[in-house]
Amino acid sequence: MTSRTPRPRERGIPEATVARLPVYLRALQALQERGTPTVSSEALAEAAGVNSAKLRKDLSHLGSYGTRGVGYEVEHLVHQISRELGLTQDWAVAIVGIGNLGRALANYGGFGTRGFRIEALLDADPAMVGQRVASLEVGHIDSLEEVVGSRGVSIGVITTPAEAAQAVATRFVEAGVGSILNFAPVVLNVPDGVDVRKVDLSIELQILAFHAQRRAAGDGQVAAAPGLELT
Amino acid sequence: MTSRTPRPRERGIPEATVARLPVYLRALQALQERGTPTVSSEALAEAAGVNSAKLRKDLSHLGSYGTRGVGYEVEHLVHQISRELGLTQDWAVAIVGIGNLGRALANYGGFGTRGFRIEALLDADPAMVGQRVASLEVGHIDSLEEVVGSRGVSIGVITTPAEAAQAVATRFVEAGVGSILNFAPVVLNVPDGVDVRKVDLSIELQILAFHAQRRAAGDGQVAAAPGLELT
DNA sequence: ACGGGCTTGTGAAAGGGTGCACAAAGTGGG
DNA sequence: CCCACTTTGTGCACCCTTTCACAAGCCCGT
Repeated sequence: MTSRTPRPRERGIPEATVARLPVYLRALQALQERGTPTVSSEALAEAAGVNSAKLRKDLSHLGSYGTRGVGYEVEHLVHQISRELGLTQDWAVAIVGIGNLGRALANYGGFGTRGFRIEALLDADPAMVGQRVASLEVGHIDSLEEVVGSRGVSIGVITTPAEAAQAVATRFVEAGVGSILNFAPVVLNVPDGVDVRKVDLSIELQILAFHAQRRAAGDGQVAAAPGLELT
Repeated sequence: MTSRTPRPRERGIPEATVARLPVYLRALQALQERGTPTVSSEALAEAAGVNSAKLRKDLSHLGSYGTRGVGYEVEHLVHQISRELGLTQDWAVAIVGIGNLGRALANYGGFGTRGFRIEALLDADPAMVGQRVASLEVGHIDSLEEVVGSRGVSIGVITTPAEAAQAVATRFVEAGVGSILNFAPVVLNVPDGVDVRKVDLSIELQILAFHAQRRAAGDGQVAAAPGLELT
């Protein structure tokens, strides 16, 4: 590394840090509601379930918002993290696929306090179209492009069956949506620059199963764990 | 570091690899249904959305199941990964918190093909108890310990409101559940040895918002992206 | 039987993330 | 005003993960 690097990168926040900021934010908001004025890295780290050094390093990427000997001012930090995460503006969200999960998401009120506005619910099933879910009328998927354009949707949520997901993603992208949250169990193919995050229930369960098996195998005394058989 | 470490660990599969195995498994199962007999690392990597070298290294942790010059036998690999993930046995799952999300999960039939059996649905609301959801009768949360014990539940899913989650987690652990999948937006406190995975919708959205903001800021020409305002 | 052509398995290098430990910097009491 | 105490911000060493690049190994046509 050259010894001269005045600024590492314009606002280069590591991915791992970004992934933790929402956790810190939530903990801070809880403190805020309780009226706590300041918090130490130690206390906040505890609440967020991380190491305090890691927390300090994470926050240092946003700037020096702490006071040595005192800690961090809760209110100020909430504001800074919110700004950094882009929560000072509202993001319009469209959900495609109004099955059980889509409905659950639509009804999940406080999308992390605020910052997100569900603007549209779309489905391919004509029987679904026209129904009211979470005080929104379900539209037909054919109107996707129109809805994205007219309501300024910038985040798309996909809760369709696996088979439909790729097509929906492609349409989202073509319509100008740059951020996609995918609940369908498929790997989406999108052009560079489009941000896709995946939430996959069965993958999580399978990872749990792996560790559970590992535990059961290593354990002589199978505590309260059940029905384990050799293969 | 001492220079002597004969065996890294008995069957030490890296976490990052474990997290990808379910993705490979799904891709392989799709190939299997299409009747494909063998697949190259290149093709499988493409389907799984990863680099082929990474895929080969991942698979090499399970053993040498490929044939040079040919690829991997699909059927065989499906079996090996399933066994490694512990999917050759059935895991009993209990879901606590039968709101919108809990219902959605209960109705989400094929939990990654199979390997998981939803054995119980529990809720604290007396109005909920007794209802049938996904052909199971909702039980009262007071019966948690009894249900876990008698039905051999080893994986607990928490879809309660945030306030209730910690208490449920503690009861799960005390009842002998070693694996918890938490959908409630709180950091769970559990003893060592208990495995908790978190799925948090609003965190995912916030991460997307961060990148979306970043994109919008860096972009001179805001392609089809909408309503962006300076702060 | 042998050589050309693929594809795996893996050393080695590079990159990113984590956590320790401590200097720097602030507070408050005497 | 100074000193003891607290807490932040960060240099550094370690570890995990990713990626490249290539030798080793296997198949098939001749």
